[in-house]
Amino acid sequence: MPAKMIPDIVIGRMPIYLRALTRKYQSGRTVTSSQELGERLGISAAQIRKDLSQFGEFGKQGTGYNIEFLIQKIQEILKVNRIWDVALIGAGYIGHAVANYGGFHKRGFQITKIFDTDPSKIGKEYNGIKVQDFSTMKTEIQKAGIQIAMLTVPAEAAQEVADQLVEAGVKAILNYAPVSLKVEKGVRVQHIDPAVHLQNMTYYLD
Amino acid sequence: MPAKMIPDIVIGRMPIYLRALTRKYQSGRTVTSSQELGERLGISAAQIRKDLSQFGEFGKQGTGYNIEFLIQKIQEILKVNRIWDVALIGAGYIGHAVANYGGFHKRGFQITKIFDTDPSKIGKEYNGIKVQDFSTMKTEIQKAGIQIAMLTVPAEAAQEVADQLVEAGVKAILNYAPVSLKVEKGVRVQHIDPAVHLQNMTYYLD
DNA sequence: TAGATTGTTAATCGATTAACAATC
DNA sequence: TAGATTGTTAATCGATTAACAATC
Repeated sequence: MPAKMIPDIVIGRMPIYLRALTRKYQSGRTVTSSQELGERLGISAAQIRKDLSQFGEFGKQGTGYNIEFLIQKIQEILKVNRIWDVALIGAGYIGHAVANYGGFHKRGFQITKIFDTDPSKIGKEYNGIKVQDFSTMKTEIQKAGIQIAMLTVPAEAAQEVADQLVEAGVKAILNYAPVSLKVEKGVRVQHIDPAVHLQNMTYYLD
Repeated sequence: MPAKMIPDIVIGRMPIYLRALTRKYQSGRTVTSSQELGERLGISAAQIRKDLSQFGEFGKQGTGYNIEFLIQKIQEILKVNRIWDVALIGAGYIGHAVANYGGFHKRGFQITKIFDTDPSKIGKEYNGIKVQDFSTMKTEIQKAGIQIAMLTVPAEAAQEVADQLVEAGVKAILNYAPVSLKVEKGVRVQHIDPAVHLQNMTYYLD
């Protein structure tokens, strides 16, 4: 148990800050302020300062935040100042797209294993990684000590695969299947479901 | 201005309820309760009842909610009791995967237009839809009166494309590019960024 | 120094939960 | 009827904002 419990909602904003700061850094800026960042993100300056102050004092009165330094600090906080191995389950269209996405590495992740049940896919290489037989998943993930998985299997299979992942020791699942997964405490799940996001916006349309 | 202002956070949970209810319905169930639904989703029964009561009285004391009826009501609330035309901008790996995803239609959406700048892609068909030249995007979207777009272009291009979409009359953007988009009031944006979701979970790993 | 911006406290605002009368 | 579950109110809890002393 950490000395100070930091709310999930604050943790959830940190990757957003990191992404914006990295972008600013790439554009050549060296310093920013809570106000500037807030305007960029549509978040109040007070909230950004409050969020950051949960983890330490990273700014300087009068001048603001050194971007490179703040990036480092947030990377440390989120533990992405390293590269996490990720297993990808499901080598369909979405799995293929995810496997070929080049942006993971510089944000702390690399896909090192891909699994599928389809014999026509097993043995093929996606972005240099061989698709392995799903039946070997559990032992392979255990052996490799992988803690993170991305799930791009059909909705019907998702819960069963998730159960196996948890048994294999996976502690974080990014689920692309359009179902709410149930997992034991101590395992984190995040959902990506484009239809859910779209339905969220249609309420406001006419 | 609606008579009663319903919080965004409540709207955000409605598609989740809808997804779970649809699944229950498909499995042959006809009735459910706030408690059962809550257990399934990891949400308190009280919150589900409170959320639903914002829109009307859909349940019966003693028995709970008729699933088919509640599905209909939520579809009406979210305005997905119709099919929305969606434009897809960017025909790379992700765009390709999204175009081929078969689950949109039964959830209220169909991709009717695809645009890209790459001459090697223009003219090709993705899931029966011809990829059109990006330079025609604005007029085509305007002509078709499309209000929803999915953005699967590189990060560098995303803001510029979003600006053009808004000029064309688009009111809802689902953005797959890893940047925070700035849009004028009255336009809704939702972000899908797998690295952000993953970074959110690594905080809790060790 | 004068101006700017942080980190933090207290006040406000909003969301969640607990409890229960109503009623199927 | 007896048991179950809703819709809603009031209480609690948590998150956001405003304000400002500290200080670069």
